[in-house]
Amino acid sequence: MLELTYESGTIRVTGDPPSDLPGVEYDERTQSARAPAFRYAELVDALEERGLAYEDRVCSLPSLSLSTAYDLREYQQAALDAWRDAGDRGCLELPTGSGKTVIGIAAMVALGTPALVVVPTIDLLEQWQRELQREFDQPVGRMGGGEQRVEDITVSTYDSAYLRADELGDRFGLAVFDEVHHLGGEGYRDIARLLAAPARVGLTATFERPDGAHEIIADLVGPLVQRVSVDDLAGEHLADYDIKRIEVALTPDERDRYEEHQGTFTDYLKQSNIQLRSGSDYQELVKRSGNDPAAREALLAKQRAREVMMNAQRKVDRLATILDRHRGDRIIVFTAHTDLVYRLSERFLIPAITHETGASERREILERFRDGTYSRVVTANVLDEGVDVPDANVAVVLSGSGSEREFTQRLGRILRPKADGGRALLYELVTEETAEERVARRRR
DNA sequence: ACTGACCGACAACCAGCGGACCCA
DNA sequence: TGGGTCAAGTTCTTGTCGGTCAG
Repeated sequence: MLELTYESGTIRVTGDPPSDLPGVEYDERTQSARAPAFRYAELVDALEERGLAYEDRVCSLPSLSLSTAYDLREYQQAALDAWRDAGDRGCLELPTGSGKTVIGIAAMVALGTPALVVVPTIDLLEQWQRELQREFDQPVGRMGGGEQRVEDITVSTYDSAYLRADELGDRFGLAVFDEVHHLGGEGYRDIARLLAAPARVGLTATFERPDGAHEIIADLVGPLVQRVSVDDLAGEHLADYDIKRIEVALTPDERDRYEEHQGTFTDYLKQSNIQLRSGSDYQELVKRSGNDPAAREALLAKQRAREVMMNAQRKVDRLATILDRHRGDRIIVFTAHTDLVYRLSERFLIPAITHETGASERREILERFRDGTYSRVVTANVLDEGVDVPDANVAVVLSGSGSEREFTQRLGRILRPKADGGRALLYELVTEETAEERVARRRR
């Protein structure tokens, strides 16, 4: 008789198992057969299929009777159904503001098993905790932000989950990964490896990763089983929107500096005969810069060129006219550099939020933005994800990366349906005849 | 309880023509 | 003359996060 037990992130199989069970390897050091915990469900399936007798001591979980007052919207129900059809495993891609939390809650209700929700930020930790507390008539545990309390329903940050997954891996039947794209990170992916939870769901607005790590996520959590785009929901559940690209020129002085730095960079590429086609080529260059001073110089020059184009003076001028035109609107301004945030903040007297902004000040600014005292906020990358930002209807992207993810998240900031049914508007300021045009193209 | 300093993790980071050399 | 290899001791910088610890 085989016996399965959970042991710090692995499933241990005792009783002389066949050597070809999925994921199972013989570990010389401990003289035992083990599989990584995330293959637990697969392992059980294989044993069943072959009719092998086994005793399952991996997790003995209580069954919870949960219910929710939420009524799922049509697309939310469809997403849940798709996930259930896929064997309670898989990822769902839905736009920011489409109610991903509600789907997570519905999944918990459907399975009625202890569940761990993993989130990237403290802000999200608190949001989930509040929701779950309100919805379910039982204690909600929390790991993160200075508290480590585990209950049958627990919300955790990725960091805390990473630290404790090996010890808690047998306590949950369902794992909910919010903003699941984070799970592709080198360290975070271990969380999903160490958990035995047979049921898993990943929620995100942007499943695919430029580094290809979504394939690892698909392996650990399950493949993408449902995709709902912004345009599917715009006009009904989300606001209609327009995107305006505005090209500005560099000043002659900026142009000189840009060409000089960009030249240094391209000269180096030419000289050393490097092909830059993909991210990995770029990584190659970064690697090289570790011991090749010329490569390092080239990278620094590229950085400076980027700074010049991202912080171009005429973008600031242009922002002035946009702010003028939208006097009555609620506006969020995004930049890539902290310096520029403070410059804009001083010039236009707009409250600024960067990573340097303390917790209390940040709370105060967002609170005043919410109640209407402030109608504008300027920020670097802080508000991209994982923060509950009050609604706005106009976003101005002064400078952004080529990242599709960043773009989607920023757009999501203005898409909550408007009370007056008005359209949301996103301005994208791009410097002409620079690499930024390419970058802007890449993100859509 | 809150704050600031520290640490580590994560993500984005993407040219526009076209060498030099050795060896089989 | 054509084809393979340059090249090594393992990684730029900036922005942001969470966890930890001291005060």
